[in-house]
Amino acid sequence: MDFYPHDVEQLAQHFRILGEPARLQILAALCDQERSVQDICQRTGLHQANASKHLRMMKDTGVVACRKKGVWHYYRIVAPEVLSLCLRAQKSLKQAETPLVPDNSLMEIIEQQ
Amino acid sequence: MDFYPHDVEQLAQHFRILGEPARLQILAALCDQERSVQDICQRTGLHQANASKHLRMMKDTGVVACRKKGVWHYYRIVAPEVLSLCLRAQKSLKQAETPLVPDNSLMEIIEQQ
DNA sequence: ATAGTATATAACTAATTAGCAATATAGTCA
DNA sequence: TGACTATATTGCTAATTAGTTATATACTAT
Repeated sequence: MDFYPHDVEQLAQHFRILGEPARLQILAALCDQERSVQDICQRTGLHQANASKHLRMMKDTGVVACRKKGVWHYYRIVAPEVLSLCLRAQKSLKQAETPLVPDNSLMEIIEQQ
Repeated sequence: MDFYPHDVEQLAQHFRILGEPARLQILAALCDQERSVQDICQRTGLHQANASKHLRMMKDTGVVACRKKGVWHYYRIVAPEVLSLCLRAQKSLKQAETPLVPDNSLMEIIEQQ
């Protein structure tokens, strides 16, 4: 495994988006449909200004996009990979809770890709 | 998609580890074998103290582990999921560069899992 | 025009942390 | 022991950012 400098920056930026509970909850709220900021706030418990800031960040990195209908701004996920990553990571963490992954299976993982 | 509070914290913590170029480079250096801190520093260009701090963080969240042999500390990846996540994310980002993912394929992604 | 609502932005504080230099710790070897 | 090396830790600065409050912007309805 090896990274080009630009790739590693971009990769890190996307993971950084996922590295915050509030944003994971926003993604969970958007996983099956677009939603207004109000709706997102109610579902996540985030304050409006805070949610707005997270959404701005997620929009800037290309994870969500926004459709405006009158006063309402409907956000949706436009990088569905992130959902896939979340589900994968969640599954791995759950599995790792009890048995613990053997140390020697790295190359298998690499070669599977 | 929905998260339990504990899950979302743990998920975010793991993604946070991946949200930093220096740590991605460390993972790349460790992807196929354990390596000493010296070795890691040479391959990544990180200063020793800085690498040591990143490794500490990665060890604390259970992504790497350390074997001590005399003066040398050999670090290895013990959560191979993270490699899988990196490769997946990298592939998705590369694919997204040109064609751009359609907005309506979210449920497919969810249901595939 | 005015009031009310949805969202975005600004200003601020507190917390985190990346990077660096200096120092401490620990093992090796002469 | 003392010199040397590998790693960890500490103390510092600068940058980022999460959360909050207050305010601005934009649309709607009366």
